[in-house]
Amino acid sequence: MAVLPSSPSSLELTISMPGFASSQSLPPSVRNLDINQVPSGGVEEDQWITMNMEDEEESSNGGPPRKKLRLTKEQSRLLEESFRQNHTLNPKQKENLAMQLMLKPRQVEVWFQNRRARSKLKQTEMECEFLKRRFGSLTEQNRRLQREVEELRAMKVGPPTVISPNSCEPLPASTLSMCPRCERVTSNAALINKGPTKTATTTLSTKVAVPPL
DNA sequence: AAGACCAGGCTGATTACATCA
DNA sequence: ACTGATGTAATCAGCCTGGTC
Repeated sequence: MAVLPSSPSSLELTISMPGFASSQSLPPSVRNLDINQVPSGGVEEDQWITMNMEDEEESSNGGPPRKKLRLTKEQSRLLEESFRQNHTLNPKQKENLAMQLMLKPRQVEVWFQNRRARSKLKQTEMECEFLKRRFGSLTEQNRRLQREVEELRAMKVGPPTVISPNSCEPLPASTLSMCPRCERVTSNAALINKGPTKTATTTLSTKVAVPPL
């Protein structure tokens, strides 16, 4: 028996990526993706391409090829509603739902299995897309910051752009680097002397904003 | 305009294997 | 250790739809 999720009405997916502590860095639009949403596409008219018990028996005995079952709109609606309430069914629920839908319990079970699998797939695809875009924007930001660092290093002569908070002396641009956590320029000397937790930071004149996704 | 053909997507079903009581 | 129930993952296969010729 698999362990049921603590919140059966929602699936939580955690993605581990270098530079990302958790999927918490995902925006709500992706984190709270409504995986209960009915996947697009499908059949417009209610229809059964019938496959009754007899057909099933025949097909397994080398009879005519079986037709594929299509759920009616009403059956799909009920199944979706049930899925929204619970992503898994206990045997009693399965039995009741099957009876209500005039389906076999096995068919209800299969529907839920597929629904879970395809919801998860959809969610994974969306998160993958988000992470790709996020990676792209971070790469671009990194490029800009690298350029800025190069420019600062080139400005060895001239008015100081960064003042040491300790001595009020200008810091050579060549000693500067980016603090990856707070996105601020830090003095390498300060980093070495005090460590990352007590770093004296100085905000760059141009703060690079991460474009919204 | 109508019909044949094809590719791709959707979806019900099956199979293999894992996990747990 | 074995078993049965139930889960996931991968895959198959029928059907639908939209595009092209």
